[in-house]
Amino acid sequence: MNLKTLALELGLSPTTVSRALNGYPEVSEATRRRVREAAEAANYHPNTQAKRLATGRAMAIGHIIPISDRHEIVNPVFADFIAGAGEVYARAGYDMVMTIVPDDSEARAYAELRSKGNVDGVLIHAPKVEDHRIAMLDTLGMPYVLHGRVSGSDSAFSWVDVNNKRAFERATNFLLDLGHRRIALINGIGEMDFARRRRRGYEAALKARDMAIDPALIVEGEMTEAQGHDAAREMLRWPDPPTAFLTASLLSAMGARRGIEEAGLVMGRDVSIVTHDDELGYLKNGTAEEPIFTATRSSVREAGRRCAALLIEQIESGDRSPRHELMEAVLVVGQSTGPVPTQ
Amino acid sequence: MNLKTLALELGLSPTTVSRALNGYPEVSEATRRRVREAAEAANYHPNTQAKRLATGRAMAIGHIIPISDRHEIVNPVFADFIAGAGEVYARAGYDMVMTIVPDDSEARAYAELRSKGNVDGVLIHAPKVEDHRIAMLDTLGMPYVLHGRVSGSDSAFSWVDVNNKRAFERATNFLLDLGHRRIALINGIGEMDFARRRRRGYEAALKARDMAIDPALIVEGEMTEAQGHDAAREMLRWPDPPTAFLTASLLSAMGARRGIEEAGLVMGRDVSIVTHDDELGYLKNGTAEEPIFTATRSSVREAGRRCAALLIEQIESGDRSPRHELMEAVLVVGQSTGPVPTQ
DNA sequence: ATGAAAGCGCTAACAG
DNA sequence: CTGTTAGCGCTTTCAT
Repeated sequence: MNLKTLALELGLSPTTVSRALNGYPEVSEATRRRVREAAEAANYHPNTQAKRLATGRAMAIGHIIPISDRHEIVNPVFADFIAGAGEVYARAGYDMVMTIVPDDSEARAYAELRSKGNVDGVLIHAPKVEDHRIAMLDTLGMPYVLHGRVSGSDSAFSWVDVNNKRAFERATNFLLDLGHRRIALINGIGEMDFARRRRRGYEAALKARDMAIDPALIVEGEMTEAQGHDAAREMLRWPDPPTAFLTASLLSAMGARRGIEEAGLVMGRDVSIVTHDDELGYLKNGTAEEPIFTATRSSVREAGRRCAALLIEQIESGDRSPRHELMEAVLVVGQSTGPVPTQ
Repeated sequence: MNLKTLALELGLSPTTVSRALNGYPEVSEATRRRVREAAEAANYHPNTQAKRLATGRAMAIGHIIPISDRHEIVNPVFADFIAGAGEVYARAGYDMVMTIVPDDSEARAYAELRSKGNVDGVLIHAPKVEDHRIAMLDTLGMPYVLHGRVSGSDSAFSWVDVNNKRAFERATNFLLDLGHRRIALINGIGEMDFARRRRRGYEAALKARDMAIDPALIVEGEMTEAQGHDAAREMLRWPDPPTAFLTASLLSAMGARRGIEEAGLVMGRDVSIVTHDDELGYLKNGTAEEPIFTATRSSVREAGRRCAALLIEQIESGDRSPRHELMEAVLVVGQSTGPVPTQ
């Protein structure tokens, strides 16, 4: 069933049918209803490709996932973000087009995306401290929104981000208030912008109390269980071991927990852990015997929604003035086991 | 830059240029080279929408992600699977179109996909024991491939799956060989087909040794840390507690581990854990003091590749005869801490 | 080996 | 308010 035959059946011109279906005002309500009903009955849906060609709009948003080794897509955050964005796309009639590209041909991927014209804009994941994608997209003139920020860029772009710095500053202060003086930071990969900001938060809290920053207490790398384990194992052998671990991921925290046990120490008596949790889980804060979450999966999903909404607005309005949304991480203390608190 | 202007620049007709670029045999090699070079120089890429409209092929594969509550997309497996499939799509020139739909309007989503014609086929994730999507797709006549199987369907479809039954049978036998007689199974959601098969494997191993199956030792639900914890906590209070836990996910295993410790028991002395690990991590098998993995992320990615390849072949050849690929899970014993063994 | 012309299904000026 | 006429950029008969 296509426009032409539907129009024929109705004894109308394709134009009128198109106008009726697309809500143009110059169609009589009677006709519109008649057309709508016929379309419904015939289960008519306009052919996407034809529509796209005619309007010049792809009605699709691109997500380019560089797949160098394995990080990024691995991230549980990714799935939730996608879910949030996808919700918005579906409502607005956009397709979500995901492209997996080997790290090194990323530039080509973006260029092709534009010249092949199959997306109207792109959403950028996991920006680095210095991120060349920004310059590329500026050159291509393609609308984009970042999930996260780029510290090292002065390009004016739109972004949605969690206040990572503040979250880690608060978590660090929490531990300092409990009396901890040697606090280890088990962080994500250093060149990732979010990791940089988290570190800045940790450092800011220490500086505010005139405490020295010991680089040895800071570990940066992929946030795996093994990372947390190895770091804890190692540090707890030192003559002046940390009394607390602040970790950037639940997996790392679980690893640290294992490392602590292997060292024959007791969580909550000898050592504490506080974690930033993007995942679903539970971890005891050794001091309070209660879990702490600093961000939840539901807020990541919300970030996805906001990014998508921002991008769509930018595309549809043509207004490219940069807009920002900074979300505060939720800091929860005193939840007992159970589902993650939703905000 | 489009076909017309490129042709004009070359002093050729659009037809010839199109033929040259698309590898039609009736073009002289000299012309073809000239055209190729000009296209390269001009950074010409045919407009996707136009091509699609003209050929009637969307050059896109759909992935529909139902987002009822939260499971499925949560799954770390999902990301790796997508990565694998995406690789293949990219090479074959297909787009990956992901649609997030609320659980209840899934049927409509599929129907629209077809009538809007923006995908040539779909890939089905996380099938249930009885899955109505199969019937829907058969009705629509759209090519599809399943990642997983559907026990309750006699529809003849193509699938790629891991041998979940065998994996769990082997893991159970491993524990039985170590002398365990009360083995708890912490499984995924019962209506998921993969969970059903895992359970069957566990049961088969017990039956083969004429052992009774105690339903109380089987827990099915979302594979979270809390699930493992709560199950272990509960069971270890019984007069005849399990001496081993077989879990379907690393998170559940970590939870069980916590439950064991809270009960004042010692991993590897009092209780053992073996886990099926789709994720990245490390877990001690309490008996051997070594980790065990029954599947790895790299094999999930491989499954993604195979699914995609199968679907593309089906689409391009028009041959819809069902094809199957059953992958054996890797069972690894004796790895020390470190990266996940890749196959 | 190359080109002219028609058409994929839709939208959008431009009439009336 | 409705219809006619051109395209959107490409592929694909059908000629030559």
